[in-house]
Amino acid sequence: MLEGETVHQEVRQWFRETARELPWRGDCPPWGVLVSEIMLQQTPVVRVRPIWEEWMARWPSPAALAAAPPAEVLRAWGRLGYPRRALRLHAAAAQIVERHDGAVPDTFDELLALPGIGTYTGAAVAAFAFGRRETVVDTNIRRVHARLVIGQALPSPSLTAAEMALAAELLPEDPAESVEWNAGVMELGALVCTARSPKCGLCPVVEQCAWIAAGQPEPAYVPKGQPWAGTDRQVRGAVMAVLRAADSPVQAELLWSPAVELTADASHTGHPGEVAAALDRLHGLNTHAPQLQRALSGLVGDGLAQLSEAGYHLPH
DNA sequence: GACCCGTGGGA
DNA sequence: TTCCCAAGGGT
Repeated sequence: MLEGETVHQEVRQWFRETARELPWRGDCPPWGVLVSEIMLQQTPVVRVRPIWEEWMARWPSPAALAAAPPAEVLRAWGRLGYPRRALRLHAAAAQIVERHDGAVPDTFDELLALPGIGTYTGAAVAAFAFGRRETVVDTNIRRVHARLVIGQALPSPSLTAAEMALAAELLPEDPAESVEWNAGVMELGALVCTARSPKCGLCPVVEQCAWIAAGQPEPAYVPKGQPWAGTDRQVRGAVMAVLRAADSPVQAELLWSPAVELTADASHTGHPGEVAAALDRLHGLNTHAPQLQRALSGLVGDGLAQLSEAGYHLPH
């Protein structure tokens, strides 16, 4: 077992000296923290940052976002990926207005009840926006714990109760210290204790690391990849790119067939060049009909797109 | 628990 | 170039 006090002190000092200055850290309203946490789900900081800045300027409160049309929210989401996060964030904003008088709730349970907020995000917002003592466990923290305490190269494929128990055990009693510990371990995982080629030479707790002590054993399993080429997700992404670029409904025929593409552009205001380019990319996939149908139905079913007589478009 | 959901930068 | 994977959540 590790020497708790030393590890906590080393991580705290390292964090204060090394941490990135991120706009949603420090003096940031809870709404900004919430938006950042949703955007950061499975998405790197460098890509979130500019979009987050735009959102804060455009929708500085839950009420502001709740009043925006879903289509505008999806367009503003840009290419962050997993666009249903944008829809859920929009729905969360509406719920905050309706049930919490427009103020981001400050407890884990209330946050967890909002759409798009799970155990990680609920704990993270409660901790980082409101200074609460919460067991925050994300992919970075899981990996650091796996190496530092357990001595394994990677955490288990899915989050286990044992990991939550360990994280709770390691959490400092003092709320302020617990917040900094959570942020510090997360930052350590993001900058030093990375998934591939960790920078152990820069690690403040390398002396206490069980994985180093064990001789840096290989992972006990092979992480399963995320297939992409030829999947429905790829097709959905290509369709979404078309709809984001188009300000008006896109004729279904244009999505199905490159043959009628030449007659298309004039019907779309805004960014006809981008619409044409996105259509080219979709057609370049040579998607089979059942797959495109599945993708379109899926997008409509998820509320990301609507189908009218004029064609497919982002939801009003 | 297994599976699905986007995107792009870096190794 | 191909592969990995990133502050997860919902079903």
